[in-house]
Amino acid sequence: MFSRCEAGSSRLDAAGKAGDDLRTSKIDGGVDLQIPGRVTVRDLAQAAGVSLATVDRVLNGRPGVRPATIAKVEAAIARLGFRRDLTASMLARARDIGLAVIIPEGSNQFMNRLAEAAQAVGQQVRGERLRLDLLRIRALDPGALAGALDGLSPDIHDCAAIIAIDMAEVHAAVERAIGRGIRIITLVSDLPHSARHGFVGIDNVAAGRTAASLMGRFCRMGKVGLVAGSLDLRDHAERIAGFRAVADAEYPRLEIVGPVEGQDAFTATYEKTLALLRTHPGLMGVYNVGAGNAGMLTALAEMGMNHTVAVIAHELTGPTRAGLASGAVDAVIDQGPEAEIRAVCAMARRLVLGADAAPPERPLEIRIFLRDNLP
Amino acid sequence: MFSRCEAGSSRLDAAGKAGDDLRTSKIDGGVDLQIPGRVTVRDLAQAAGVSLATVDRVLNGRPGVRPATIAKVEAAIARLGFRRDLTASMLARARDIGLAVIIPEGSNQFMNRLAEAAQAVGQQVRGERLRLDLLRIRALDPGALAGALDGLSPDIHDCAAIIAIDMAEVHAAVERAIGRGIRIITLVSDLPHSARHGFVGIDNVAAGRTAASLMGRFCRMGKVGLVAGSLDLRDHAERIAGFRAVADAEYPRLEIVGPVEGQDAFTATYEKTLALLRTHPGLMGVYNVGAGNAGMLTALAEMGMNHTVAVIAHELTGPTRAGLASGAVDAVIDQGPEAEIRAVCAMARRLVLGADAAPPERPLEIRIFLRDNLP
DNA sequence: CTGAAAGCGCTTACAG
DNA sequence: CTGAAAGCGCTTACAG
Repeated sequence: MFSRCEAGSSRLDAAGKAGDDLRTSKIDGGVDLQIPGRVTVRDLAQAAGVSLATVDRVLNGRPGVRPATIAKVEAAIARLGFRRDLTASMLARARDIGLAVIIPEGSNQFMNRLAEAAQAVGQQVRGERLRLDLLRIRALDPGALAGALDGLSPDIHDCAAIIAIDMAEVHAAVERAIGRGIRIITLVSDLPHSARHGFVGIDNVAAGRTAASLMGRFCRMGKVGLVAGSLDLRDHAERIAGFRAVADAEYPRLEIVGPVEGQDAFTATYEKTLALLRTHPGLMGVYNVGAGNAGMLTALAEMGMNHTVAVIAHELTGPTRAGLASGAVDAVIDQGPEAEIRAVCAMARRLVLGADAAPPERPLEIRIFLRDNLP
Repeated sequence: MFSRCEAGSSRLDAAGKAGDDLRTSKIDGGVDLQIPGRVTVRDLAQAAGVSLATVDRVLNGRPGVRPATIAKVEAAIARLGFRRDLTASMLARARDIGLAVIIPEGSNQFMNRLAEAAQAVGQQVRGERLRLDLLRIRALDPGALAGALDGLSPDIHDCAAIIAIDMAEVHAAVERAIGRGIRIITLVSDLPHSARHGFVGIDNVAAGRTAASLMGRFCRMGKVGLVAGSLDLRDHAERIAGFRAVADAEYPRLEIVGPVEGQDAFTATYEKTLALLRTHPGLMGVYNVGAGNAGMLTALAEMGMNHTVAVIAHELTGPTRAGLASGAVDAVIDQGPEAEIRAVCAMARRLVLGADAAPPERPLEIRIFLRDNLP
């Protein structure tokens, strides 16, 4: 009637252990069940003819083991198909892993949402020996970011996640932190030409392309206005590039105007959007790649255009949610702050515990929300 | 320069332990750091004046403890703000948790994708003391599903996930399995009036509403054809209901024709779609709530309509991915099979280990994919 | 450079 | 109905 397949790993079957060392476990009902014996550090120590402590040193790449000994242990690992049990590893560790997440403070709704996500995820991972310390710094201030990094000690924080600002001061502070032994993860905004250990964020070019595909279907022809926070922000610039690429290639009847820059602030975004709308009457759509959505929406409302213009914005926040509900916003592209923080935690664990500690990062999903699929 | 906030739980601070029992841990650098002491079963046993074994019995709701003793332990739990460390719990357990995931076999691409996700997630959770056994059964056959359930023993499987078919035979088998002590989770398709322990899947009415919001923007007026697998399938019927609700209320210039039913099979879907297209020349859009996307797309191509008609389909599979790439499909609504299997695993853990074992399920996200945001 | 022993926070037979 | 002891698979001082 049905076929049965084991979904678990069958690596063990290919290894030496499986053939002759199946442990038979007697289950309550009297059924005898063959369970492939888990390969443990003990097996490893025995096979390599060393002590548990030495196995542990090799496993964690700690210094002070003779190369020949390392080789013996590594051979045993390969032969037995050993995979470290990370729950046991975490349990045995004396110290929790310390992760500092540094997020700008202020009125940027997305940053506040990211900070909330960090609080929430921080609670959940506490039980998994990961301590997440949230640090808020002054926004758009490379000095504040550099200062925060310089204030970190490797004794307290194994790892730090930062929303990078691509400036020399920040680069230098990152190098200093790495020099002190702190692992650095860039979050949301990357620092490509640095020694940072990893990046967690979406593909912003793809996000811009996605926005163009939606906009091209929403309004087949006419002018579309672009609004940004600042073109100096890598993610904003990339979104605009992606949008232009698709619009130019596939929707030639769309005419792009702008971008205007509103510094992700209410008043500036409001004023720039208003100017854009006045300069280009009959605008069919607006795409805001930045964070100043409240300002943009206020300008649209003031011009009586908030239900006739197709609006695409980024990040699910108070204003964009309200906009979706009222119909003032047609679609929101979201990077899922909670998923991002989780990915940061996983990466931190991987970096501190070693390569096999967490599943490899997959690129973060670009999420599209309409009024009807809001979470 | 920056303010610092602990992101971790502060429940302990409100409990008795925090005030007078902060363990001071000396960190390498010579810094003294105050860490709130973790409350363990040992603390509980001492506070309640019982043994570890008794604490464990109360924690896991095992029988054979005097009510007065239970009360003492529970008082201590509340007073100390105890939270069980589940990694330690899993480590100490003799048996892995056994979870059977029962998925129909055959040509339904989504089911195959779900099965692949089960294999993949199964590998990852093996290290977390969760054994996922994948069972494939004949599709659309309530007898096969009932038979598979009846073949399950609580000694081997603590939990089973099924894609429910809403028929008496299945209901009865679910009740029998629950009677034997097996926890039942419905997956993708629910069995609302049963004693199943939980459901993992998306809100299909919301999915249909989402499709209508997209379709209404993609083609503002004209006829839109509906294609389904079977209206007897709860998820298909719900998607259609959601679609109609939004289309009727907000896009009155859209005229809905169909649905036709293609049994989620290639040939039937192909033929029914072809008939639909011939009966209604000049169709502006097609929404397929079911799985027969290859058949639907073939029919569209044959009529030379595959790039002029707006197409919305469900689930990222071979045909829908190819359709997005070629432009034959405009949008795909996806329920994220891997996220679903993960949610099933989390729920299984919760059901077996007790209420605090996994974060509470949040409704699964309805994901929208265009060509440009494919993962 | 290497090892024996204790311990992380739970659960499990086994004994009473 | 209750408890003392051993153990899950790792890591960590401490000793050599």
